[in-house]
Amino acid sequence: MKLTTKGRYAVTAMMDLALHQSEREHVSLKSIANHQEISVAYLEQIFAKLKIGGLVNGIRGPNGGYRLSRPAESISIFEIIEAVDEPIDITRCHGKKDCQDGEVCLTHELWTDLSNQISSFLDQLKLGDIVQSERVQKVAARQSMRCTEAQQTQHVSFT
Amino acid sequence: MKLTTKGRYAVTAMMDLALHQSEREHVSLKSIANHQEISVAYLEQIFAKLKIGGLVNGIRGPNGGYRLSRPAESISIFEIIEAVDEPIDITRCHGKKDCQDGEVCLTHELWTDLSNQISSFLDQLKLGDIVQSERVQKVAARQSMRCTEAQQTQHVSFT
DNA sequence: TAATTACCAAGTAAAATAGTCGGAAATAAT
DNA sequence: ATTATTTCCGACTATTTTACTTGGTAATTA
Repeated sequence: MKLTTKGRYAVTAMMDLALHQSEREHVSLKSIANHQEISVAYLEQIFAKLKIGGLVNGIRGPNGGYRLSRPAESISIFEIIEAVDEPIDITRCHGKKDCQDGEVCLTHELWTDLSNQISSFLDQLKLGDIVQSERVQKVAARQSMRCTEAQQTQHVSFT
Repeated sequence: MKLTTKGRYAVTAMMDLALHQSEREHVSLKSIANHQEISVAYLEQIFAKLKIGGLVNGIRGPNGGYRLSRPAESISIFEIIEAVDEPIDITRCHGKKDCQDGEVCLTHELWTDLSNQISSFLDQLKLGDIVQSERVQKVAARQSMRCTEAQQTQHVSFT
């Protein structure tokens, strides 16, 4: 698992879907592109992967678009990021049966522990949890949101 | 905050330091380079940033090297990654006082919530916690570790 | 004095990211 | 039927980042 802007776009696009699919039948990439300030063509690539990952369903034609294939409560952030960013071999001893140097494996072991913790944390975070957070619901109700000082705080950027 | 291999190198190098600084007075980049299968010159770049971040102290000359500037228990994974990967502006409305479209801010707000959660999770994870995990201590005691099937499980890759 | 180490700056090749372009297929509205 | 709209698909490209190199200087120890 790795984290890039592509992953961020994927997550925010999925948030968009979760927020709007109750209003409209389908949410078009065009509308998401407007919200996220990203090109439709690039979103297409991302949604192709989300579709392969079984997270969304697409419908063509006018008034077409996408829907979540499952309830937002059952879709984890981990799944979304996994779907768009192909994984890479981390430890260089992945194929070998054993490492020459015990020290190499020790730090690799430690890294594995850590990455598993991060993965399982992101897997417990569900799309539904975030979209339905109290603060956001209030804001959505207000209907005309402004960028607040919240944006200035620490971010997890994806590249 | 962003996550790349550089961040992974930084974290594993810091693990190395935490593990070995009790044995030797200082841990050289050369020894870390051997463990991590990475060039000394590249490690130098990483440690330059770790030093600026106040996480390590360097000592020159023969038998020189690095030590953690603080106890491993007080150093968070977040701090390490922050030190080596310069942050990027995420939301494109960062400078503006308000967004034109409320929808943009809504997803930005949601993203901020999520990224804050990830950041604080990684900030609670301390270097000491990982190095002192029971399983790893046992392994370290055995002294000649092998790459086990643990390496095959899900990883968080940093690019 | 010689060896060893951190420290520093600048440059570079390869890889990944982020994005574009040109179309084809499906569907709905006219 | 035709047209507009949308997903879908493959290939291509610019930019950025990564990972690494080179060539040195400064401090410290043996």
